Amino acid sequence: MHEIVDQQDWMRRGAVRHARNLLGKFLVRAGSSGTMARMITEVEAYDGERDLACHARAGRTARTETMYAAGGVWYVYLCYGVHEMLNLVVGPPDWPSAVLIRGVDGISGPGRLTKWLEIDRRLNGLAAEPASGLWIEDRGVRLPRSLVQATPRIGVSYAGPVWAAKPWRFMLAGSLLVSGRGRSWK
DNA sequence: TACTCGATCGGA
DNA sequence: CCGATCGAGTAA
Repeated sequence: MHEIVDQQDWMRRGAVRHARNLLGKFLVRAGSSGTMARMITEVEAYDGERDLACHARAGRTARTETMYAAGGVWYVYLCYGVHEMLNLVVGPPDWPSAVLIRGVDGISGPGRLTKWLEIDRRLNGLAAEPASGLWIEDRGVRLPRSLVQATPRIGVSYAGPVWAAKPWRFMLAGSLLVSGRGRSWK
């Protein structure tokens, strides 16, 4: 119980598989007001330059450089000039892929969760380990497959019909708290 | 250097 | 539905 997920694990396997597996894990934040841990309830996978919804679709740039790192570091960027978005980089080096943390127990929405957990771009590129103040723990929750629901990702219509339709958003089925404005995803 | 447009959210 | 708010990416 309460095992910190090892960086070796983040380097193996792809973003879609990691996204599913992150459901039920705990996001742990050691911040100015103590340590808080919440179960991850909603995520999205972004996988490689071929994925037209992924920031790395245009290749290596100053911003996407973090995504090319070996799995196990945080990728945090500013969205709409307002919201900090938290991603965990996964997979081997030079394959830009990450999992966007969209929701945790009691907090729905990627912008809200970073606000309440005091997460910003200062964490960009830092390891998902206690030393950085933000890490992932496996606390033994095992979710039945039937509880995991897959849908298309939110807000990525710019990616075109094929990539926007990929069912790479994973969430706990029946969860009352769902981000994306409750809209039917398009 | 001048644009455009977001992996969102809260309020009208 | 709309505005906030700013930096990355692109074109020039």
